[in-house]
Amino acid sequence: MKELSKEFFKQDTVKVAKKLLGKIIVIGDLKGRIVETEAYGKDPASHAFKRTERSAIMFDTYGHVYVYLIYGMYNCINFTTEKETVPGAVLIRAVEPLNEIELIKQRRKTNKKDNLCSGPGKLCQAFDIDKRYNNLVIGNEIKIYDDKFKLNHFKIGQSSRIGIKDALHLEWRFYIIDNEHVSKVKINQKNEKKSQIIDN
DNA sequence: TACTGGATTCACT
DNA sequence: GTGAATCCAGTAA
Repeated sequence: MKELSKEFFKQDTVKVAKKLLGKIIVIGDLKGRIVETEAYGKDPASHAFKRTERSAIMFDTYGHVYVYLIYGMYNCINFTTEKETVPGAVLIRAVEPLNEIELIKQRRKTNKKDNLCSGPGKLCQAFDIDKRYNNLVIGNEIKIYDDKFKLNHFKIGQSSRIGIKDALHLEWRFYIIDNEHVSKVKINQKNEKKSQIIDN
């Protein structure tokens, strides 16, 4: 498997989000396939909308790991994108775990395979990701590999797990729906259940 | 210094 | 479908 370099992330955020689908993320001994991503650019729902101490990494870097705590209990992992000076990041929303399943079941306190890493907070729990990974360069503790897209059947894209409320949310989300289809979903700002699949 | 609310998840109805 | 858990970044004063 070919390892992605930091330079891979120095391009359009939406393109990175789509290209990351099917890639393999390796953290320590754990491996997973990225099956859902979301592109965050300069829109008001994004930390990239305004530069703050926390979000500066999205403005100043590409190919870095951005981890933040949400709702006081869950971490979310992003990879920064675009050239320096252009803010952007891709949120990793879901992963298909590929090994250490028993360990992950323990960490997640569930036995259901589809419930192990099917959400940004869940996958951070499963892979033990927290703020100690924030600001690290991709390629060290966290590596991403190209994989010739050999998907097992893994349905994701849970349209019920939608709740951005009334935040203005214009960016794109990408799912692997099944073995063959990769879908680009346009988020409906008011009702995410009505979000539309744009292409395959 | 104090207050507000969130790129979520889970238990419960 | 609804509400609670939980903490800290961002903001206002």
